Amino acid sequence: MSTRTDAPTRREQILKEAARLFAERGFHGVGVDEIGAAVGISGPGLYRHFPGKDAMLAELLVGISGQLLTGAKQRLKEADGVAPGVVLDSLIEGHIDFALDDRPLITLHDRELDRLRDSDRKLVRQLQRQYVELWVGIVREVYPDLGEPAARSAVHSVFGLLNSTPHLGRAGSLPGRGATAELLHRMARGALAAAGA
Amino acid sequence: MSTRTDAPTRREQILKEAARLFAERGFHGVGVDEIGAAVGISGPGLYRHFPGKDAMLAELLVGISGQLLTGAKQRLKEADGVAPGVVLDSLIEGHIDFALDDRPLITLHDRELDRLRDSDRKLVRQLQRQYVELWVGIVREVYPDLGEPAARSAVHSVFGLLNSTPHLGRAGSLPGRGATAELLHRMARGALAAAGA
DNA sequence: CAGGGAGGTTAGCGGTCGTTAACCTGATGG
DNA sequence: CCATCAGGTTAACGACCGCTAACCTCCCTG
Repeated sequence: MSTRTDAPTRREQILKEAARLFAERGFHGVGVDEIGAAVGISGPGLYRHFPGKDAMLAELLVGISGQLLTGAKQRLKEADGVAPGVVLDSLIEGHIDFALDDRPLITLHDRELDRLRDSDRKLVRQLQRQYVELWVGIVREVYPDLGEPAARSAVHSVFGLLNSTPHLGRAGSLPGRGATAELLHRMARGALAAAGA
Repeated sequence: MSTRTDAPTRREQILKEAARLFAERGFHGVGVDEIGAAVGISGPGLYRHFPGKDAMLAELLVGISGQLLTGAKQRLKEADGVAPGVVLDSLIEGHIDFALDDRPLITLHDRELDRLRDSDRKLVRQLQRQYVELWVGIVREVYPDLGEPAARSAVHSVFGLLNSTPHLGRAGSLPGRGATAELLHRMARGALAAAGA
C-alpha cells in the first residue's frame, strides 16, 4: 500500500495549492503571487521549483491522467478471470475514490486542458484516451449489445456523472462520504445498464 | 412557439461568439479584441453594445439559468395531472435539448460562475437553485423512497451526466443527434431509478 | 438640407501579470 | 573555517489587456 506519512515537500505543497486555486478561479484567474502566498513564500520564489506557471498546470494534468490510468490498469490486472461485472465495479469504485478525494484535480481535469503546450496536451489526451478505451472494453464485455460508439458515449456520460462531486454541497450537507460513494456507484451502474438495452 | 427567423442583431452575434470563445479558452483567456474580431468589428467597438466584458458574461449566465428555469416551469404547467414519470421525462428532454443545442452555454454554466459580480452571481445561483428544487420535487414524486438530500445529490449527478455533451466527440463521430438524445435520456432514467432503491 | 444619434475607427493610458536579475542567508560538507 | 548551494528576498522590465478618448461616417428625420 505504501501510504505516505512523511511531510510533504515544498514542491508538493505548491502543486496542491495551485490545484486548489486553479480549480477555484481558473488558470488565468490566479497569479503566481497568490500561489506563492498560499505556501508562505512570495511570488518569484516559485521559480526555484518550477520553470514557470504553465509547468505547474502541466504537471498537475499529466499527473491526474496518469494516476487514473495506472490505477485502472492495476485494478484490471488484479482482477484477472473474475466476472466482468465485478471488474466494472472496481473501475467505478476507483474513479469515485478519486473524484471524492481530489475534487480540485477532477475539476481541472476537464476544464483547463486547453491551456497546455501542444506536446503536454497531446500527452494528456493520449492518457485520457487510453483510460476511456479501457472502460469501453469492460463495459462492452458486460453489455455485449452495446455498439462501440454508443459505449464510448455512455462512458463519457458516466464520467460526467461521477465527476459531478464538486457540485455536491461544498459544505457538509451531503450525507457522509460512504453514502455518497454508494449512491454514485449505484447510479453509474444504473445508467450503464439502461444504456445497454 | 414563436421560432425566430429574423436576422440576429449585432448584440446577439456578440453574445453567441463570446459564449463560444469563453467556453473554448476561459473568460480570462479571451480578449475583447478577439470577441470583436469574431463578429467583424474590432475591439472597443463592443462598448457600443455592452458596458464591459463582465457584462457579456453576466448576461450569458443569467440568460442560461433563466431559460432553463422558465422552460422547466412551462413544462411543469403544461403537464398538469399527468403521471409524475411523464413529467420527469419532459424535464429530462428539455435539459437534453438545451445541452445538445447550446453546448458552449452549458460549458460556461458551471465553469465561469465565479467570475461574476456578487449581485449577478447571487441571481444566477438563485435561478439554479430553483431549477434544482423543481427537479428534486418531481424526482421525489416518482421515487418516494428517496430522501431529500439523496434526491438533490442524484439530481446534481444527473445534470453532470446530461451536461457531458461537450465531451462527446466534437467531430461528427457520435451516432446522430436523435440517437444521442435517446441514449442520454435512457441513462438519466436508469441512474435515477438506481438511486431510488 | 441641417443635424444628431447609432455604430464604427485608431491611439493611448493605467494596471496587472509572468518572468528575470541581483542579492541575501543559513545549512552542509571537505 | 571557508565554499557552495538550495531556497529565499525585492526591484523592475516588458507584454498584454480592459477600457476611455477623440474622431469619423452614414442614415434618418424635422
